[in-house]
Amino acid sequence: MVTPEPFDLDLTVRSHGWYDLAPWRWDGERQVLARPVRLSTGRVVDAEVVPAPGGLAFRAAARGRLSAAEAREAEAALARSLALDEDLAPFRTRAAALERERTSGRRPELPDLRWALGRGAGRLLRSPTVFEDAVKTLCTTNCSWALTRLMVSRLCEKMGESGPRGDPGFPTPKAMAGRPERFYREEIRAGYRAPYLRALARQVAEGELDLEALRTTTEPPEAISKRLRALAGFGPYAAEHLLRLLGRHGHLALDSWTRATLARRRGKKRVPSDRTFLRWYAPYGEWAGLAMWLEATTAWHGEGPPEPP
DNA sequence: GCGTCCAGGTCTACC
DNA sequence: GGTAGACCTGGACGC
Repeated sequence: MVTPEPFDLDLTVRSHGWYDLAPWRWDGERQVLARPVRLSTGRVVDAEVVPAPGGLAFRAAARGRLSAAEAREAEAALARSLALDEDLAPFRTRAAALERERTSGRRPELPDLRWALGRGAGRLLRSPTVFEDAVKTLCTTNCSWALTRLMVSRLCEKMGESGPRGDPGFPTPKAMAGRPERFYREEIRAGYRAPYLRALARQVAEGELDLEALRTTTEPPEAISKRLRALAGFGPYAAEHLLRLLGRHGHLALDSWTRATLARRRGKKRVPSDRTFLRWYAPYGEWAGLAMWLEATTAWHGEGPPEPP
């Protein structure tokens, strides 16, 4: 698998929390990213990538013989998940220019992204399907990360089909649409999110909603955001977070964690207003959300000064 | 062991 | 358009 230059698997995998959610598996020591992937034929394969000379090595295992076309489909799913197709050159050009303004002292409010430019950060781990990203986004709202993990694990365990390893994959829209709201409350323990999850699955399963088309649409981000906000349970944060995973970085997708983390990083005693956050990253234009996210996650990658408690 | 708070928000009613 | 209050769960915390 050919990767863009520069590319760092660990940096992309740990770009946000998805690698920590089922059905992803990440072995940080061996640098192996793996998961079950459902193919268009309905077969579920176990696919994985590891760093290799010139890029990444891809491996897939299935019950029975895997055709070349099936292997290509699984490989494409992981390439898509690693955002290998995303062109970050415009972001890097702008970030380099702004970095010069920051270091010259003209714009001290800009984030220090030297590490990100040096290591090629900016690719965010996605799911093989936009549906999976949307469901997981709903599961991150108004709860702790521990609860998000629990809800997503239960979705996979109770409705996902397994690959040859036996680990359940992510459920299909059809599988999720077939369950009543009560199931999401009582079995998934999703609380008030239950009707949102079921409605989303039903709309996608019945063809009313084509989330996958959002990857390639030429619509402006505002139009996509408006469509996402029309979905039950998708407020400003959820819509902007999904836009981020679609490679649209003009919005900040501020949540309680990013607000608190950025305030701490910048030594603010109080969390600034959203207007202030918008001002800090406005020079990045259509890349404002990515610049913000990279600043917020600087410490995850062992960069920058140690964060105050 | 128990009660309270709140976390990677959203929706509705009301002004 | 702005805001208060309700909404599920489960982990952390204080007592």
